[in-house]
Amino acid sequence: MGESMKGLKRTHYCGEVTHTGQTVTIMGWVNKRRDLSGFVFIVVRDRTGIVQTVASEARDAELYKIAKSVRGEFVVAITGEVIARTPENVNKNMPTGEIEIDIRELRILSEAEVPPFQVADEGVALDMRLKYRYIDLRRPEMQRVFELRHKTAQAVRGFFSENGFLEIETPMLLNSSPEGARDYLVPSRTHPGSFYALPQSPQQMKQILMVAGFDKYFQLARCFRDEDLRADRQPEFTQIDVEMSFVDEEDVLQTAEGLMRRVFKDVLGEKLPEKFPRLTWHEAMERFGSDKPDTRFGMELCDISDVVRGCDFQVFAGALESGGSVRGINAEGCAAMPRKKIDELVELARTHKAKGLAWITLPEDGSIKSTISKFFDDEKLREIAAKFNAQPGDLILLCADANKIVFDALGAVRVAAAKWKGLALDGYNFLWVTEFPLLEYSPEDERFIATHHPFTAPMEEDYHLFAQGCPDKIVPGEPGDIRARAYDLVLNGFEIGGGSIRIHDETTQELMFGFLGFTKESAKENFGYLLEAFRYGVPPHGGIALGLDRMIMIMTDADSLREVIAFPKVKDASCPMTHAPNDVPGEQLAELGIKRVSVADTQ
RNA sequence: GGCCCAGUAGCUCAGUUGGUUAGAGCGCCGGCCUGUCACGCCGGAGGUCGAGGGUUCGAGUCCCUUCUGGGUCGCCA
Repeated sequence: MGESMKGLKRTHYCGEVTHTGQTVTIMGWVNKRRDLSGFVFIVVRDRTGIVQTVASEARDAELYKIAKSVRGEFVVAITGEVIARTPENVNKNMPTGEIEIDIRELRILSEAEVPPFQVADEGVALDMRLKYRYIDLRRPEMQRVFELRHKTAQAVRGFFSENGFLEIETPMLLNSSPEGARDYLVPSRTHPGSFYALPQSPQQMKQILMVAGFDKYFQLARCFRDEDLRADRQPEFTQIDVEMSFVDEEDVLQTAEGLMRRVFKDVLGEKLPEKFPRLTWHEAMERFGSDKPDTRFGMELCDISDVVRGCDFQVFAGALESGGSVRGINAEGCAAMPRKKIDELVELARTHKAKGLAWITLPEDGSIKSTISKFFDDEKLREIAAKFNAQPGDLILLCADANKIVFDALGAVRVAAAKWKGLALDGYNFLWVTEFPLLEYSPEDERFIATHHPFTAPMEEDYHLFAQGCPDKIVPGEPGDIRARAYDLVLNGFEIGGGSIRIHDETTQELMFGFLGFTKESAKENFGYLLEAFRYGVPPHGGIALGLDRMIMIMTDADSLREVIAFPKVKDASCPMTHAPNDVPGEQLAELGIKRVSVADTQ
């Protein structure tokens, strides 16, 4: 058992001990013990940093003995004199390297077993780190991440408070709604057989807050989605949720830009531009094959359908005949890409449903080579290359298929090629993607689904199409012509936020529900409370939600969301530390009116 | 649900064509060392090679199944 800290009060954090000639008390974890004959050095760590302390046998044999018994990750309290190190003993790699603490009193507050890995270890496997997350989080890099995360939250709150927004909490226990991701369900004891749903986002709630007159709302909202994980997707995450009344797109976009400028200045000291560039969704797809393009580099898509029309190459001809296109990118300076890497890009294109990629290389010697030289003579190949402004040393990658597939495949290949080339992609590149399609046809569901959500307003310019019941014109798998008053905020190729101006009149909302396959009754059943609220005076409103975790991930240059969430889930949405989700006793289920059934029984 | 990758000491990894007793660094334990700071030196402990099955005279190595983790497509209004 550890000693009491009674009578001791921490006076300094380890990283703050810099001035000599004072008595200090520090408390923290033993980062390292170095045992020399006659001296023991104990390096103590807390969340601010590390400081070296020393006990000498000559001065205090009893203390020396205690110091020798200390082990890594013991929790200690040390009182001592801050003394200057002799010049030859200064450690320049340590912020506190010019001093050390001459120990007068050392208490072991808590002993520690040998940890499964060292706090200083690099490259420990993720599941190991997550199982012992409390040790992993002791690492200085992790401490920095959460310091930065806290500062970001503070900047967010500061910005909104100063701009007249109110932070209002919305319920975690909501009703389940059919649109969107799978809900996490929470059984109700008082209504056996019924369930609450955890919010995927406080969407309806914040719109009702607008009806309630809180015309500027924000919240750091926890959200839940029961879908499969990715490096940039966790089942539980935090979004900066914003809604405003009496606004149009411009107001929301400017508010979000202001927020980003504030956060990046306060937290990183970065000055962001006064106005973020904007691309329409159509333009983003045409130029970058992505609705969240990384525009820090070129290699833009180029449509060569007209150049190859009427060719003998069946893959191209077939794609064009069935209404698709032939497009490509110029992977500048990638002519030397090894065959194996090109094969990887082809594989990548295949995962996006493309049948493959054709390519043209322009070696430095001025020649031209291609996988499709059987169908195109050199002159034609050079004509194609000219469309891409290709120079010797470039590699052109071509894809022919339905537009959606071509965009997806080339969008992914473009990013992978830039990565292979090792382009230095520094900085923070914000941009808006606007004018998203309002509706998409979902072949699986055999109906239209809202690209954004069912409350997103159509653009006024396209309202006539909307009112006509335009969805008939939408080709399955292709987005429709009706554009939405929706916008996404993109940072370095990541979608970090999205929002829209909402529908606030009944007729439009009814039409929308109609397109989505809701009857009057089912719409009322699922969204009745929102529709009812709208009957009592709804202001025009719109908003945005920004992914706080993704922002932090980019700000800290992390490659996974798990690096910026204190206790994240692993691939199957479980937690290696708590072992959630877990089985519960039968009595607990019985109380909730839930019966254990096997999946086989339900089929 | 599909596909790809990984799994060897507490941690990070090496392990050749299937061949003797499976190694290294770090960590851990013991000893030595009067200024270390990635301390150093000497010694030591520590292995179900993820698990199960198969092929073989012989399997860490090959095959099958399975588990765990990662990536990705589907999915994520």
